[in-house]
Amino acid sequence: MTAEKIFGRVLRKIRTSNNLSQEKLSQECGLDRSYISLLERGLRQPSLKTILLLSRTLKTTAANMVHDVEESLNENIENGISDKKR
Amino acid sequence: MTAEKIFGRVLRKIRTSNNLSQEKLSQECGLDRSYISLLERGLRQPSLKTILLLSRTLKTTAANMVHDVEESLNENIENGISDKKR
DNA sequence: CAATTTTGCGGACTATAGTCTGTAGAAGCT
DNA sequence: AGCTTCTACAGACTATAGTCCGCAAAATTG
Repeated sequence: MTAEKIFGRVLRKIRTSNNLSQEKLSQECGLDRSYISLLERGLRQPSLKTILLLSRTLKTTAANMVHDVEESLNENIENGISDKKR
Repeated sequence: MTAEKIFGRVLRKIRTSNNLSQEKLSQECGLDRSYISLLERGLRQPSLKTILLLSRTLKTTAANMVHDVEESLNENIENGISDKKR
């Protein structure tokens, strides 16, 4: 698993748990909706600024989101989870 | 203070505390030395992948580095620290 | 002090982040 | 069945991340 794919999952999970559509989120954080879509599908690598923007409107912290990414990243390394699993 | 300037300070602090030159760090993490320089001077915005790369060779976590950035960012907002101060 | 290491910074370049616009299809709702 | 909301995705675009060379000025160190 790549970092961007995991970030996409983390982002989507947090967004939906905040009951926001991609469009709502994009309006509130000032990013483009199509770009949010790319992020969630793991097709883009967010910059620090972008992570900060997203975390603020999603009522969490950038450190938290990055922590989730690193956690998943380490899990997958430790017990060799394939790309398909989960 | 911008996020990239704070990130630059955080990066430099961690790098020097690891007794690494910019060149050594660049060799170990695979990024260009001139780019490390740009990052430390706050002239570039690192991507998630870059933060992960740096944190690994600096024996810390990306979440930790991002946490430090957010902490400084919040301090500066709370009591209006000027750009010159420390 | 001289020698060495380290860093700032320049230009020119390639890769990718992020925008803007539109369309089609999925999923939900009545 | 319709209507609405949401999302995937495409193309074309601009901005910036990141590379690669070099050189000069700091800063270390002997």
